[in-house]
Amino acid sequence: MKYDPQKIEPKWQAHWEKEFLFKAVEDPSREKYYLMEMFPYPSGKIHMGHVRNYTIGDVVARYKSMCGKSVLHPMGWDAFGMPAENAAIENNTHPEKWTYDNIKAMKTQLKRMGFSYDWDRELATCEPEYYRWEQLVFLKMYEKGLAYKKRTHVNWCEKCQSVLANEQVENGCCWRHTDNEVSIKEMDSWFLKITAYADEILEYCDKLPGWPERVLTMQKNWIGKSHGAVIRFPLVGSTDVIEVFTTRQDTLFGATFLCFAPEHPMVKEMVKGLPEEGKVLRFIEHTLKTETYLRTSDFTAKEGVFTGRYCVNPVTEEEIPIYVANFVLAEYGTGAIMAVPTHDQRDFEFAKEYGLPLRVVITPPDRLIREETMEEAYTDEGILVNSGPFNGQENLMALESIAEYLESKGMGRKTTNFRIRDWGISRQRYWGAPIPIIYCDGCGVVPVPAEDLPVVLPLDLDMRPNGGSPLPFEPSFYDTTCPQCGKKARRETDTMDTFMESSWYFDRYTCPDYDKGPLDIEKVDYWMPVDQYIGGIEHAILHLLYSRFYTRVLRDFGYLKVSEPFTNMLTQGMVCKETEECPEHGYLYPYEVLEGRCVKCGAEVITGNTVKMSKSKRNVVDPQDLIDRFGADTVRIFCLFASPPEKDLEWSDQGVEGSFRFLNRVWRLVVDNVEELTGVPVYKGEEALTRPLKSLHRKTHQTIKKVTRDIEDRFHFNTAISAVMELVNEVYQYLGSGDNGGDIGWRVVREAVESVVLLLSPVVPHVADELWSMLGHRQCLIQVSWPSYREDALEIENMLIVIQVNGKVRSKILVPASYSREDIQAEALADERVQRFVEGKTIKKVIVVPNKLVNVVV
RNA sequence: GCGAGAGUGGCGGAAUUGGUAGACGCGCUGGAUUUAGGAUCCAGUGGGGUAACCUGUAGGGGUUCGAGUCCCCUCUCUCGCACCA
Repeated sequence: MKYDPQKIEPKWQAHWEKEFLFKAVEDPSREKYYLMEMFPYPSGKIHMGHVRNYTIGDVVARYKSMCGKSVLHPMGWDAFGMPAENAAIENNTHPEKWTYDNIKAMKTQLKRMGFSYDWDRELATCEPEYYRWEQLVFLKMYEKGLAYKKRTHVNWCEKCQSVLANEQVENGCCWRHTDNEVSIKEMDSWFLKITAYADEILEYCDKLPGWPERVLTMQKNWIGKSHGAVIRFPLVGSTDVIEVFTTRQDTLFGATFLCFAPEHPMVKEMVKGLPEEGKVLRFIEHTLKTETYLRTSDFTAKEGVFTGRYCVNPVTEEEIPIYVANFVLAEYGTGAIMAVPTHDQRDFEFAKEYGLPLRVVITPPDRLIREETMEEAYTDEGILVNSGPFNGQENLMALESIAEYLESKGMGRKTTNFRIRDWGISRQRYWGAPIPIIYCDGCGVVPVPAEDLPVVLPLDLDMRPNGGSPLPFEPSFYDTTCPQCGKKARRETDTMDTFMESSWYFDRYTCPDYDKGPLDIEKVDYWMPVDQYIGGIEHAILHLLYSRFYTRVLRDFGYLKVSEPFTNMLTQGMVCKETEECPEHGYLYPYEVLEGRCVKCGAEVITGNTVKMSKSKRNVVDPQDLIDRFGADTVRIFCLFASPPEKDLEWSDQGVEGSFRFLNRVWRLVVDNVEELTGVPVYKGEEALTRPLKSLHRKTHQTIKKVTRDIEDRFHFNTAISAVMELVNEVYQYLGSGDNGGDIGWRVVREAVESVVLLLSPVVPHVADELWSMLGHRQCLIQVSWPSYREDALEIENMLIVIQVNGKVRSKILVPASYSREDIQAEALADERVQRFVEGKTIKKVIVVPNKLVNVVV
């Protein structure tokens, strides 16, 4: 009988669908386990990035379920609508109308694409019931001051009718419409006060041992807590005071000018009517068009313009000029900085450019620096000079006392500052939960009363021709009456960021039918936190930070009890591939390229860098061909064998046949020996074994140990699979050796073969279940426990000792495992080859590493 | 630019705490088997050298009996940078 995946895969898929699929499983005989997606086997068309995602998540889920542990992996929460809306923006094609049928069709399509979707426990994030509770939580946040509205400056592309992130602006133009200059638009947006929880989230970073270190480091840097002071600079000719944040209050005596961010609200006010006004306004407009990271780059010229106004340095009482500068960011600190050109490189460059005065206030211990001869700022530690009462102190030691001094004189206060900004959740999109707010001319901002929730998306709308949100053009949606005064009012037409949905879906999954509030605290308390969360490394900051924030908000509202949503975290790398671009037709799919030329126009294709697969770059691979040829199991084992999951992978089909060959090898191992194997019971360690059998038995248990550790500790399926391959090779070697162990021999072989099937079952579920049933078992593998190894089976008789002379390997010897340190050393020095290298030299030292190695130093 | 990560044969990758570099697989070479094709099996495979041996983990320096692994510098690539989600 041949291994034919096309026959066995549908059979087992049907079986699982009937027995297990899409059911959360609770089994009192096991600790607790919970699988959001039981077997999302790759079938149908799948975007390549998701094969890896789903394969890994599914494999971990299967493994953990055999060990009795809970696991959750995200089920493509961003898949329910956003891709379609993005496609609409990019191509103006799909879909034409936002209708319920369309949305339903899209979901069906997604299911066909391999996004397993739990229809019985309807919980797509676009469902009205989900919106109801999300909107309720939002309103509660509004009530508590955790949600607020603020005016902001954003990059706006007319053609997309959408806001662009900084990185989406290329040379001042939109990334989708490279000919369209991006404009700066002022708009009102809703924000969530993630900063209120920044301290707690930061502190808990050190209490998450199950998270990858690099993710936590990135989050810590993102939050960016720093200690410093806010200093008040009175504005000359006014009662206004300018507040400045600094971490370097020790340099205050050297502050010789002050810079504002172009966005700072005080600037326009300050220059009104002055001769400088026109110049300042032009500079602001110009600067805002530059991408933020170019603005703050070390290589960008520091540009600025004098405002015509002065303020007073509170400690020196000098009047110092005020500038607007391109390198000052509105979002950080107070949006204004005190400039100390002698001790900050950016300030130094700026001062040189505009001829501003310098004053040294920190001097290095070993030399003198003078303003006239300085070529760069002095940013190291030193002794304070020109600093009034603080002269002679070490600058770092004086930080605290200067802050206290300022506080006592009313010139400022100590403070901590965070780099992280509040979370802007307003989106000018159709897809997303509407923000439940009504604007009334008389009453102002009025929240939608709880009993009127949910505010749902209207259906049967035409797509806007340019892709923007249709909601501001839909009177049936925005026309409403004020809940307070009853007069005509207008609904907020922005929707919420879909990161809102992804921030708590895992909580709602535990009680999707609950209708008395967002969450059934008993159920959430039983399941949460998630034992194992799996997601791409691209979510290391935003999604994972927002989830941690949202969980705390829900906790403080009494909806759940945990602070941290995910105990263990696996961030998988991305599947990458080089991009191909036609000068005429833009990015091309791989099948649109033939021999380096565009199939549409024949133009030579430009091969770009290897970047993560994405639909917008079209560097995606359709695994369907491979699945058709080799079956889903082969594609699964191949993907997992290619590299460890946290690493990025450059996609290549090369070697997929090797994986198919291996599965055939395992298949034949069972099929060719099925009678002998099923004729005997599994060896359980009762009888003494001959040498070759003992060695095979040992290998079996070594493999179980290794595979278990590789999966359990670090999800390194590639090494786990290679260990199983080694065991398979060893079984073949034993069978081919002609050693006739009789019944007992077959019993040991059966133990090895059954271990192979069990160890592979998370990776290749279809073929494993088929082989398992061939071996005479009734139970499906998902119900069988993970194998365990026995310590006594691992014992060895001999150990291999490597002998080095001066750190170079010169010989290897095999000694009994019972040998002591001294025995090993004596044996090593007596070795003939070692003798040769030692001859005529004096032995200085001999290092013996137990069970491993001897190094002779001569 | 800032933050994070990575760099090992022709290729994907392996190498607990510093202790045999290249496990496992692909590819390649030779052989066996087969009417042929496919499949399967056996042997070899970092580079140099007949060999002893030398050399080798992006490049340069350091610590150590011993460095792919630890420290410093340089280069290259990837991810994130807040409205792609």
